[in-house]
Amino acid sequence: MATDPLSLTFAALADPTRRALLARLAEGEATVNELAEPFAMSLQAVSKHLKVLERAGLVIRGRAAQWRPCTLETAPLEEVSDWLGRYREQWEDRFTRLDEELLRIQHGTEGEQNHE
Amino acid sequence: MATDPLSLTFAALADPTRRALLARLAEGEATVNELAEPFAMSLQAVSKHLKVLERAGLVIRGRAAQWRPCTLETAPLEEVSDWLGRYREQWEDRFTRLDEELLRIQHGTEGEQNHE
DNA sequence: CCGTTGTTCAACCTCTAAGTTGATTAGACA
DNA sequence: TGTCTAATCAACTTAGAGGTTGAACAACGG
Repeated sequence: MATDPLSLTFAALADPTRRALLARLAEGEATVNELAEPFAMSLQAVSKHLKVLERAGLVIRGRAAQWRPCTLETAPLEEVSDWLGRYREQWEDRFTRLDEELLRIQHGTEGEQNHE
Repeated sequence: MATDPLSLTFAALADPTRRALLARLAEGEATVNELAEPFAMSLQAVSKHLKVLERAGLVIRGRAAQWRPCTLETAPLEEVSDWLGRYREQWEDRFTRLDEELLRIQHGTEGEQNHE
């Protein structure tokens, strides 16, 4: 697997279990046991998922007695958002063209050339 | 690997080669040979990458004689953007808290306790 | 000190991703 | 027809993901 930050982030997000873990953490800090509770898989499997998220920088694990409270870190998500930004123009253009097309059809002028 | 749409998209994006292919396609349609040209790997490998992108719905392949022109499809990127949206508030909050922290420091009150 | 709880480590299995090379299909064109 | 080009298919290798179970470690509570 690629080890650059963006690839690590995308790879971490490419799993429904891990996205569910992030969704849970968005509501606040949680321990591994708390995070594992809703899932059918073993605690160790969830621990591995958390390690993947940690490597991507999406989760930070603290220490409090025998617990390892996990917290969400959104910085990598901002990187994803920035990356997406380069393509946003592209899909907005698509909608613009679609809207214009719909307007032409509504006005019964779909054979005409659009001006402005 | 998970096969839900969002997982397929994230997995497709978790590779620098594939992201480079998308970047090239953002500039316009291209054939497999054109797309493969900048890379050190074999044509077949690039063809496989394109198949991954196609499965995620990020690329559409047409047919023109013996060429298979590839075009970019941004719809899955919008899905990613929507998914990210749920966390945007979170990281904006983080900046807000950071700003408040900086203000406290500026005002020389950084020794005070925060009550959560 | 001992047992319990929370968590990780280690070894293992299975499946698939990502690359290779070589053969094959499909269309253009002499 | 035969041959060139574009692209895929097929078989294979290597490495890693994602799951399991069982052992180990760390910290608390009796």
